[in-house]
Amino acid sequence: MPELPEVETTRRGLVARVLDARIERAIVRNRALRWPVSTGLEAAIAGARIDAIERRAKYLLFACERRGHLLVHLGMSGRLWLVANDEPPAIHDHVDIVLATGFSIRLRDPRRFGAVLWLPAGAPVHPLLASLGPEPLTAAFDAPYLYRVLRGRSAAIKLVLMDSHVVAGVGNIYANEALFEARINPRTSASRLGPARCARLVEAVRTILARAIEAGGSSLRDYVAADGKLGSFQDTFNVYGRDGLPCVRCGAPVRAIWQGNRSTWYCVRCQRA
DNA sequence: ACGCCCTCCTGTTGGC
DNA sequence: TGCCAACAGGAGGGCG
Repeated sequence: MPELPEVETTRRGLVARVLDARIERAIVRNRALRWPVSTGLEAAIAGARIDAIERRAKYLLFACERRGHLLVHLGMSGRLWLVANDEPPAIHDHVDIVLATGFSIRLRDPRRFGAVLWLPAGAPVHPLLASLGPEPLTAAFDAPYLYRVLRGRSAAIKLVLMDSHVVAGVGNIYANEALFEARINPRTSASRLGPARCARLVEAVRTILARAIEAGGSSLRDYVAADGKLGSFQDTFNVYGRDGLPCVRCGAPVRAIWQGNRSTWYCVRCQRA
């Protein structure tokens, strides 16, 4: 699924094309996503102007005038892009936001782990958003913060880094790549990272995410940007998916292990501890 | 509160 | 070629 860089790339592509556009109507072909798409969604957004498109963690938030926000999460297999209004839907094209510009924002999500929720203005902050950790590319995510949080966590650093309550938006690809960048073993207990390694990890997460956004994200299977273009960060993976290949830094083999039902890759020499 | 495991769903890939 | 198991970018929920 799209992680932070893919969602951010999607956001930027949409901002360039649909900001200030008027929503004519919504078409929901399948309401059975991660949570049911509310039956009131169509009426809630019909006729509204898209005033802003924001991102929090891996959530996209479309500001619909004073009415509220349309929240979209892409799950594991979601993509959100623009099609002409008369483009016929394919299987798994569950939602269209039909715009007055002649284009529609289309959501395709074969696995249906994604979400489309309506957040009315004035409602309390949605629980999904309320408990998120800081954005990794803001000043709130710094070494003292990370050190403070990790002290109380005995689980493996890779798993903690992927916990959105610790830091928002870091998924499997970028957790692997950031730990390589910071030369930290993914199995190391988070509580064993001192201030210096926390500082390195903060910088690594920022660097990797910024580079990935520059590259338009990573396209492995499903992901495309709002304009249909593929990302290219997958071409510069240092460890992700590189089981048995030589480390680009030292030549030692990259090893694959399992952590929490997810794949992890790391260099057996560069990331010894 | 935390750690660990399971779950939702479909498509693709690789081994036999 | 076909069948089947394993695996895939997420993350909430239940349990101990």
